[in-house]
Amino acid sequence: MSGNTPIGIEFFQRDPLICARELIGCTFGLGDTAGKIVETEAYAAVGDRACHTWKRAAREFVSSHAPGTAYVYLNYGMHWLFNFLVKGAKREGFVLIRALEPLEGIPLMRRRRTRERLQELCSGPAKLTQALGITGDHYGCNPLNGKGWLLSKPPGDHEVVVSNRIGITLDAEYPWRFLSKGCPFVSVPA
DNA sequence: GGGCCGATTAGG
DNA sequence: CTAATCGGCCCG
Repeated sequence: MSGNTPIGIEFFQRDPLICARELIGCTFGLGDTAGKIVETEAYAAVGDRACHTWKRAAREFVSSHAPGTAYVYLNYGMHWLFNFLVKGAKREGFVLIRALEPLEGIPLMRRRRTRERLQELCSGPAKLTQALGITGDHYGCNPLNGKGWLLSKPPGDHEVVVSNRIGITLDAEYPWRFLSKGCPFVSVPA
């Protein structure tokens, strides 16, 4: 596709909230599957009790990896969740990818998800990792130059809606969730 | 070592 | 509303 702006490391050397907002509308994929990012959340390494940096491993991840690196972790013992590492500006942290609009490899997504309806393929942080085939094997990978990964910014702008983050108890009042306005593929409507 | 909890999801 | 399911942290 032409007209797409390639995303480089500089993209992730900004504030996590800026990155989270700017990722809305970007194309994200692995292997033969891809989708448009329609929902994200920002997490701050410092001053955000919902961020994983209360763990030693997460703090070491932040300090030892490059901006844009994939931080993938197992949640509730069974679901993989995908984040981009954001660092280089005053505030560091992660952007959680929470939902995609399916674009490529939809038959494969349906098989992996054992669901038919488009809205059930990638409308949640653990659903989309299952649909794309993302697992703990991708912990520490870099989608900016890693084999099989796709991340680019198509031309045009999106109306973005802001709301509180989902599924957390600490610092739940931070308005750090970003959604594509009116999109039917998000996890929870704004 | 034991207990508890989580950035979730699917099914009753 | 709840089970599923497991790694990390805290306590002792």
